[in-house]
Amino acid sequence: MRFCPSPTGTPHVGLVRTALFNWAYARHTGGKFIFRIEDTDAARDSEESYEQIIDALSWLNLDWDEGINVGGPHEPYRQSQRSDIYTEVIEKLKATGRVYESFSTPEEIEARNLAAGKDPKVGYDNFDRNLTEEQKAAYRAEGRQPALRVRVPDEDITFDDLVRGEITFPAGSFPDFVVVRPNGDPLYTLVNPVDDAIMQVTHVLRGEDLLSSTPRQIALHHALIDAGFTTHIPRFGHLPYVMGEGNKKLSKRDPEANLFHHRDRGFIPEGLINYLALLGWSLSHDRDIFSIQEMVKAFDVVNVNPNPARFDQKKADAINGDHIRLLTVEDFTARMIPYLQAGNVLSNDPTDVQLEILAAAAPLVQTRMNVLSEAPELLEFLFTPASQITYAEDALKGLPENSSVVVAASVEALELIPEAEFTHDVIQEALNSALIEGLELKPRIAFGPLRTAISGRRISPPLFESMEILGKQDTIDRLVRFNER
RNA sequence: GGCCCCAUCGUAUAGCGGCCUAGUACGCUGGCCUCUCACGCCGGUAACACGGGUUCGAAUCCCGUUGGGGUCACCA
Repeated sequence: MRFCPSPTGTPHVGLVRTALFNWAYARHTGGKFIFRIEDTDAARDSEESYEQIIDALSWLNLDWDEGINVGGPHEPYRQSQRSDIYTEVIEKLKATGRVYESFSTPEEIEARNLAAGKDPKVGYDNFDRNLTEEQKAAYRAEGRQPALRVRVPDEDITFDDLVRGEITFPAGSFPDFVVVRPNGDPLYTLVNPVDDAIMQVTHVLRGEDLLSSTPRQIALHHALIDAGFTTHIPRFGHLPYVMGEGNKKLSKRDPEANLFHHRDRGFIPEGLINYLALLGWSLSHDRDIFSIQEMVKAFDVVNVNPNPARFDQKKADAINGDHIRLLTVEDFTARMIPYLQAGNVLSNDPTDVQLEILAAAAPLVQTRMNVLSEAPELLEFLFTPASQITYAEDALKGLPENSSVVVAASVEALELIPEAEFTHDVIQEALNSALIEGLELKPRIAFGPLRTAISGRRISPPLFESMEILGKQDTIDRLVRFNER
C-alpha cells in the first residue's frame, strides 16, 4: 500500500480518508504502508504543505513503514529527488518503443482536429506515432524539442477495481498521452506508475477522480514490465468522493474540508478517524462507534461502498462526543488544556491551583461536550475571580422576581456550613432546606439565580459541585456581589 | 459531446434472491431522569429513483430510462 499526496494546499479530509483506508488496509493485511511525496510540479508544491501533511498523519497516529523521514529500500521518497531514476526509466522506455517523441503542440493538435471537422475535445490524434527519422530531424532543425508520449495499446483495457468490480475502457477511448515534457521534466503520468512499480506496490487505493486515468497507468505498467522494471500490475481501488452540502464535492474552500479546522474545533483523533471511516465503510449493522484497532481488525477494501458520501458535521460532532466520553478523565483533562489556553482561560504555564480546579471540574463537563473548543465557555467562570464575573444577558432575563431574596437566603444558609464540610452534598442539603423547604420554592426557581450568580451563565456545570470547587468564601463572595450589582 | 462511475429514510449506512410489513446511527421530535445544560434510558418520524425483464419469489441479478458525478492538460 502507499499514500502519495502532492503537497499543494492544506490537508483535505478526503485526502486524509484516503490515507486512513490505505493505512488500515495495510495494517489489516500485514502489508507495508509506504509514504511518498509527489512533488513534480514545482509551481504548485510547497514546503509548508509538505509539513502539514506530515503533521496531519502524525496527529492521527497513522504511521508508515517506509518513506518520508523513516527511509527504506527505495530512497529517496520525494519525487523531486528521484530525477536520475526517471531519466534511466525514460531511456529504457524509449528503447523498447513503448514511448515515442511527439513534436505536436497543443495548438497544432487543435487546429488539425478543427480541420478534420472534429470536436477539439477529442484531443491528441496520435499524429507523431510513426514519424521518420527525417521528419524528426526536420523538427529539431526548427529548434523544437519533443515531448514523450506513451503508445497506448489498440485494445480494450479491463481491470478489476477493488471497490467497484470489473471496469472496461474500450480501445480508442483515450489517445497517446504525454509523460515527459519537452524540457525533460517527467510528469505525474509517468512518475506515479514508475514509483509504484519500483517500490513493489501491490494495491493502489485512491480517489475516484483518478479512475479514468487508470487505464493509462495500466498501459504504462505494461510498458514497464516490457522494460524489465517490474513483473506485475498493482490492483486498483477507487474510493468515493467526500461531498459537501448539496451535491458538490467538498471543495478546498469549504472550511470543513480542512483537516486542521476540525482539530482546531476540538476533534480528537479517535473521533475524527471514526467519523471518516464511516464515510464509505461500516464496521457492522448496529454499531458505529469503534476504535482504530477494531477498524484495523475488520477493514477490507472490498466492503467499501462505491457511492459518494456527504460530510455531515452534526454526525461528526456526535461521534467525537462519544469518543470524548470514552476517554479517561485524566486523558480528557490533559486534552482540554490547549483549548483552554487558546481561549485565554488558562495561562501558557498553568499553576498548580489551576490544574487542581481543572481536575475537579473535568468530570463535570466530560458529558457536556462534543468538541473540545467548548471547554473555555463552560469552565471560564471557575478561573475568573468573583469580582470579574460578568452576567450573560439571557441568564439575567430568565431570573425570577425574588432573585435577591433567594440569593440572600442562600448566603445565610451557606455561612452556617463549616469550611471543612463545604462539599456538594452538604451544600445541596443546606440549600434544599433553606430554599425548597424554607421558602417553598420550586427547584427551578430556587437554583436559577444561584447559577447565574456563580457562573454568570444560564447554562453551567452542576451547581453544587461548582460551589464546592470554588470553595466557601468565593461562593459567598459571588452571591453577595450578585445582590449588590 | 465521447468515455467512465454512482443511485436504500434529510444524512451515513446494514442488506450480497426468501430471515425485509427494510435494521442501526446522526438529525428532527414526544417522554423519563433532573438544580440548568448535557449524558443515559424509552418511544415517534422517514427510504429501496423510474420502467421492463429473469425467477415460485427481487432492495438484492440483467436491460433500458432518468438523475447525479467524474474525466477528456506538456496539473496531480
